[in-house]
Amino acid sequence: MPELPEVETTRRGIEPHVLGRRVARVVVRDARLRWRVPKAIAKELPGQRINAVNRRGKYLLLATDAGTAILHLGMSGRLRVIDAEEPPAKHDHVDIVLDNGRALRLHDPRRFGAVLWTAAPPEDHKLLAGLGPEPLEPAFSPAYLYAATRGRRRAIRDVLLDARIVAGVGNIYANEALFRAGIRPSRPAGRLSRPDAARLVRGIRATLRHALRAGGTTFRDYRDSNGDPGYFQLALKVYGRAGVPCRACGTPVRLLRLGQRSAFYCRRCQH
DNA sequence: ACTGGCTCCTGAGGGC
DNA sequence: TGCCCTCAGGAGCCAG
Repeated sequence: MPELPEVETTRRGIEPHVLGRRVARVVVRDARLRWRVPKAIAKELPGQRINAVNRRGKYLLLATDAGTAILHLGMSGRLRVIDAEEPPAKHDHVDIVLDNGRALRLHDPRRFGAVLWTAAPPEDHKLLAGLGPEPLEPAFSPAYLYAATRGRRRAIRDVLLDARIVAGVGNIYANEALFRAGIRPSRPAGRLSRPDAARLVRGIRATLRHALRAGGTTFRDYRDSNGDPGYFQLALKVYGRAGVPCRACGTPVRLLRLGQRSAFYCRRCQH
């Protein structure tokens, strides 16, 4: 579900509710996420004030004086701010209960998400230390992408999914950005020209910004509990549209298997 | 150093 | 109605 726009939308949604609040307690109903939820979080987080709600790639970071809670939504995770007394539903695995009777509740059917704790600076954490630049920040430049793709034979779509190259781009937006840039997903990354790299950086930025404005592709407002869908799905150009006429030229969109994951492209608009 | 493949898990949807 | 198959927005990990 969540790529950068959805995680950032989540961050913005929860921030006003949790910033400056103290954690009353942490309830772990099922610790079996991607990694076992550490006991330390239920021990260290209560009593702490949440000083900041940050995002790095697809990771959400709740910063306190004692350490940082690292949250990841995996494929199916959602975070909502709810009344702490609300009875948990199936797959509501973790609550971070606040001092005002509300709670941050993690719902994650597939349990590919994560809730971790680190007392050290989060940027030093193993999962975050190797991340590439944020795609919406200046470090993710055409020159950077051009250099990062030299000598690589992997498909450019797969390179965009590699968080060490750029953090936060997932399969939907990789495909959408490649459409914008007019580049086929299967093109070996090393075959991008400098102008290609520049168009792709612009395509990624524009796609992510557009999706952010729409509140993500599948959901957007964490104060509402009705699972309100994001509106970007209405604007998808190729993702999930196999066989449907390309919005630009009418040629049916093609579906390609790259590795284990689907790629979508227009054979007329992308080369 | 790169690359491709596997893996974790549940649920939805299609074909029969 | 049920069963079986495939697929899903992630990404760490490992062998080659």
